[in-house]
Amino acid sequence: MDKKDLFGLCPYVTSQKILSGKWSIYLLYLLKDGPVRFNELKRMMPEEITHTTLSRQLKSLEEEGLIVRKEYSQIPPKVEYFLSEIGNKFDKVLLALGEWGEEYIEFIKEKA
Amino acid sequence: MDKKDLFGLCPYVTSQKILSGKWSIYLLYLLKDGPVRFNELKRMMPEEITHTTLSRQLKSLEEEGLIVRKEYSQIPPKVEYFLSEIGNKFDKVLLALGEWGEEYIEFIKEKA
DNA sequence: ATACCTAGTATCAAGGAGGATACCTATATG
DNA sequence: CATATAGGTATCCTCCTTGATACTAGGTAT
Repeated sequence: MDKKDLFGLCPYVTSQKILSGKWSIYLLYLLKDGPVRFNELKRMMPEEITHTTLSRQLKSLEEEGLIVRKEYSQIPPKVEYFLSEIGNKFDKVLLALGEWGEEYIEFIKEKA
Repeated sequence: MDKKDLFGLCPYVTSQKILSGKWSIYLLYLLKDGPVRFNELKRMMPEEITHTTLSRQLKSLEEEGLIVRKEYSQIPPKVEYFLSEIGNKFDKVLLALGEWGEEYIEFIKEKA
């Protein structure tokens, strides 16, 4: 293994990089049940996210191949985002992550 | 759900924050088989990581409760890191992440 | 005429994470 | 005396991400 850069070689390092965006996991979770429109997505997220940031996050997930952007030629515009094939396969990670996250939340509650 | 900050409420947002460190996933992977010493860990990682950064990453994972730091009173020092109980439960995520990562690596190879 | 709608982009400022370097501990060895 | 050892911390600098704001398009509703 090349120790310089393990991206594209080590599955963990590769995954890490994909998930590095502040909202990537949450976005993949929100998209798992089918196409969602841009503003719809924005309304499902915490208020702190701006549409600039959401736009950028979606763009990079698209460039990485996890999601697909479908634009309808309408006025006002309509754009839908949904998971690609490889994005869909992420569901098992989401499931494990969801379960672990619940346990972790319990853990920090007990500790407090 | 409080839309201001979902940390500690939504398992996905919570997990995202825990995994935000550049090396967190890889570190959890390296630690999954038992205690590892600091320099041992460093040698297993890509050369770009400095001991300063490794130290910080380990410290935050420790503060978040995922790993345990055990210090032996010796000269020269000996410090071992290993997964805590909740850190151990992360193994299912690692498994799913590892499999997905492999598939993703295949995916980008085909695309190129 | 004006305002609103969606889904953006362009630009700038702020913050934080990471990396580089220097320094620390106390002992053993050459 | 100098150096290596193991595992750190303190400080500074830089880059990247995020957030804030302003702007765009063309059609519809007031």
